[in-house]
Amino acid sequence: MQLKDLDPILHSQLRLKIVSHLMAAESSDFNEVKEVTGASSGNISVQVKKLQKAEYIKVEKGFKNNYQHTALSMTEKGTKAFETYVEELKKYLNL
Amino acid sequence: MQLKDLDPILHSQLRLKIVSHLMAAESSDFNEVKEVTGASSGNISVQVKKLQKAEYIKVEKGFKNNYQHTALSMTEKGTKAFETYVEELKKYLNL
DNA sequence: ATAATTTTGTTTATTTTATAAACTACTTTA
DNA sequence: TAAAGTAGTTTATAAAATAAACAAAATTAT
Repeated sequence: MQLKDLDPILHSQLRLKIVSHLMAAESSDFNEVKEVTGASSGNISVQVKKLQKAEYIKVEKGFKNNYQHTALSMTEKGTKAFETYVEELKKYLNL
Repeated sequence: MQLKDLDPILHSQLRLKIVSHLMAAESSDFNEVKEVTGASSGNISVQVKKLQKAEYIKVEKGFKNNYQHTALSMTEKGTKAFETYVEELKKYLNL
């Protein structure tokens, strides 16, 4: 039973936390992600950019209460990738 | 809902394949791992060593048909770590 | 008014990790 | 006995994660 490779975009500690949060929350922002992950801004910035480049999440920059504000949400592609990842992972975990 | 960090020993593409295989097979060897993972000997050697150092797997070196032979199996600690990993991961995946 | 602090990030440098290439040692086969 | 195969290990390279340093605007304190 040859196990397939897991999607490397998703199989990362921090990116999985981010995506897991966005899947549950439907939509969120940079700060909320910072809170729920406990990661540094720098690390989040880098990982968000990777998720965006892969077109797994949508990044909308704007303003909120005079401060810059970055809204984050899953794309269709990201949602599907996550679901595929979950299905593949189940085989690893015997679920 | 703050997600806990996943066990970094297990949250690795190749090591997870190895452990997943050993969990299912009860016991195995270097070659079988090479076949089911499709990874290079070098990579497997390194990752097996990490799993051994963490005391997640038992590595028994001996001989079989005149050739050196490395038997691999889960330890109690490794089995528990895997089960904990699965439980934690379920929270990420909403399972 | 302006200096210090806070918010919300990005860029860059460092550390860690994964991977494969090169090597070792022994066995079998031609 | 030379070439090829088995079963790995060691080491060098490539990729990834992380944090430190930086930036730019907003707010608060003096």
